[in-house]
Amino acid sequence: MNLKELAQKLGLSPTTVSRALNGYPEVNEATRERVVAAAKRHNYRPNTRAIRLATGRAMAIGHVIPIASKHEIVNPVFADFIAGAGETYARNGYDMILSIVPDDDEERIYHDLHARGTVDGIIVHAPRMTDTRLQLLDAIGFPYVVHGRATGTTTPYSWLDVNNRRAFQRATEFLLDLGHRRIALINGLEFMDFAIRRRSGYLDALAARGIAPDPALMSSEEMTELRGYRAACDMLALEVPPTAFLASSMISGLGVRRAIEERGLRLGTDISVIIHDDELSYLRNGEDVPIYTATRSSVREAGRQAAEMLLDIIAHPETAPLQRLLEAELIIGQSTGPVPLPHRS
Amino acid sequence: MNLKELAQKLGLSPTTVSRALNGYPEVNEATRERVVAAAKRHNYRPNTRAIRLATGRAMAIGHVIPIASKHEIVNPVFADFIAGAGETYARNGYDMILSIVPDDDEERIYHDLHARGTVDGIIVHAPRMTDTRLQLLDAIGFPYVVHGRATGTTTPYSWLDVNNRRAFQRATEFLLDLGHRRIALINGLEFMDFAIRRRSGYLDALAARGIAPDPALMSSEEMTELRGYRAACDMLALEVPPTAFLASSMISGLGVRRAIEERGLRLGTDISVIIHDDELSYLRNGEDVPIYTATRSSVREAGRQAAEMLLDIIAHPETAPLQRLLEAELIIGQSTGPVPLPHRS
DNA sequence: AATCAAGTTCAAACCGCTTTGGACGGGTCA
DNA sequence: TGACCCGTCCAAAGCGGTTTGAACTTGATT
Repeated sequence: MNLKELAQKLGLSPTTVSRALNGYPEVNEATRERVVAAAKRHNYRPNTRAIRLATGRAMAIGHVIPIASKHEIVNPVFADFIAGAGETYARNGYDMILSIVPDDDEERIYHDLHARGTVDGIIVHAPRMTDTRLQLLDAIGFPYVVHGRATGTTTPYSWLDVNNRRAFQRATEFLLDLGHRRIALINGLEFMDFAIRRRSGYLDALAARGIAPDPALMSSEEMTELRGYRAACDMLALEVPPTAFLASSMISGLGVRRAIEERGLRLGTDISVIIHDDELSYLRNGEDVPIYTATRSSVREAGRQAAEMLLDIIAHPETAPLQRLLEAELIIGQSTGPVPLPHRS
Repeated sequence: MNLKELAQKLGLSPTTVSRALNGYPEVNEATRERVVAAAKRHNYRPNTRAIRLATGRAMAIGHVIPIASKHEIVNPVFADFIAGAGETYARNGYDMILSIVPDDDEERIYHDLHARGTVDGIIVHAPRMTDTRLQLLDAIGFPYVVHGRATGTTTPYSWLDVNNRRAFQRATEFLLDLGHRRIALINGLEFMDFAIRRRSGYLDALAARGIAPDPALMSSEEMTELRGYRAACDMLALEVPPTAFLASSMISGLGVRRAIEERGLRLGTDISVIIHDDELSYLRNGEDVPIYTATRSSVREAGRQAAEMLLDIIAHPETAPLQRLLEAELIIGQSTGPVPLPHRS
């Protein structure tokens, strides 16, 4: 059942039927009701492909996921971000298109998506330092929003990010307030923007108390359980081991906990741990009470909001660039406590 | 730059240019080269929307993700499956469309995607027992492939699945061969098809050795670290605790390990653990040597193959239904060993 | 009675491609 | 020489909607 057939059945022109269904004012209210009723009765659904060609809009947003060079993995945060963004798109009648591309192909894909009119805009994932993608997108005039920020990019651009620096600064301060002085940082790979910012928050907090950072207490690795475990093991074996850990993710936090418990130490009393909690749906930090003390920020909510920003930019291009900084919440769980007595100064 | 403009620049008709670019035979080879060169020079890319309308094909596949009623979560397997499927689509010029929908809306979405011609086919995720979605898709004649199977569905349909029953049967046999008799099953929620099959593999293996299953050693929960931990804690506190665990996922396996180590027991010597390993890119089972003994099957590869099957069905509808059963590999890691002496019979 | 405006409706152009059904010219064959 | 075929190219008709510009009523205004 297409528009022409429906119009014929109603004895109306396609023009009028189209307008009736799309809520244009120049159609008699009685006629509109007839049309709407008939459309429902016949299960009429306008063909997306025709609408898209006619209106010149794709009504779709692209998410480009560069795939697995050595270091960049399909990361666990991704699924939840997508879920959040998808909710926004669904509410607004947009489709979400995912492109999985080898990362040396990435720029060609942007050109393609734009020139072929497959999508109206793009969400940029996992920005790196001075990310060249942004210039490209600006050059071809393609609306976009970055999830995260690209340190080193000088021109203004649209982004949504968690205040990673502030989050880790507060977490570090919290540990310092508990009397900890040897605080370890189990960070993500430090060519990723968020990892850079987290480190700087950590360093700033230490500096503010006049504590010199110890390179032996700072690791930068992929955020896996095993890497977290190993890094923590190494540090716990130091002559003066840390009394607290700051872990960049739930997963590496699990590894840190294992290293701690394996040595017969108790989490939250002998050793404190703070993680960053993205509130992933399948990696909850406890159920009612949080297990880990954590800097918490829902990546799903980030997805929702980033998508809203992008739709906003597409509807009102003159408002770009838009920027939004989400604050992480510091939630107190059972994994932190005052520094144990022998370490008190 | 569109087809008409390009044709004008070349002094040819749109027809010829279109044919030249699409490799039709009725065009002079010299002309074709001229056209191809000009297209490249002017960065011509045919408009997707127009192609789709003209050909009547969407060149897109839909993945419908029902969102978060109480139990069904955005599961960790999903991201990797999508990544695999996306590779296949990219190779074949298809787009991947993700729909995040409240699960009571799911059927309406199928109708919509079909009637509006947004996608050419669908991958069905997370099948449940006698899943009503399949009948619906059959009724409207929408090509689809199910990731997993729907126990209780009698009519044939297209699916790709891991042999979950066989995998857990083999894993159980492996433990039995090591002398274990009290083997616990930490399963996923048993309204999911894969969980049902895993349990039946486990039960079959026990039955074959004349061992009566103990309900106290069987849990069915969401596959989170915490649930795994708690279930294992409960079981380890039994009067006659298990000497081995079978965990349905890497994540619940982490919880099981924690419960074990917390009691001062050693993984692989005091207590054996086998997990199911989907080879998620961010949850590797060790790096060179596997940590856990595991039934292993790459969910990413499953995604690749399921997508291929669907494209196949779309191209040759008469071949449907297609079915493919992937065998999981049993890999031996460091988490299993012979039953400890005091338990030997 | 003529003019005008508002309210409805429609015919036709258009979006940018594919595809059908010729048209045209040159070579082959009877 | 005329008929026919092949290779090459093109005009035009689609695909299924939206949107522009105009037409036709009807009632109010002058």
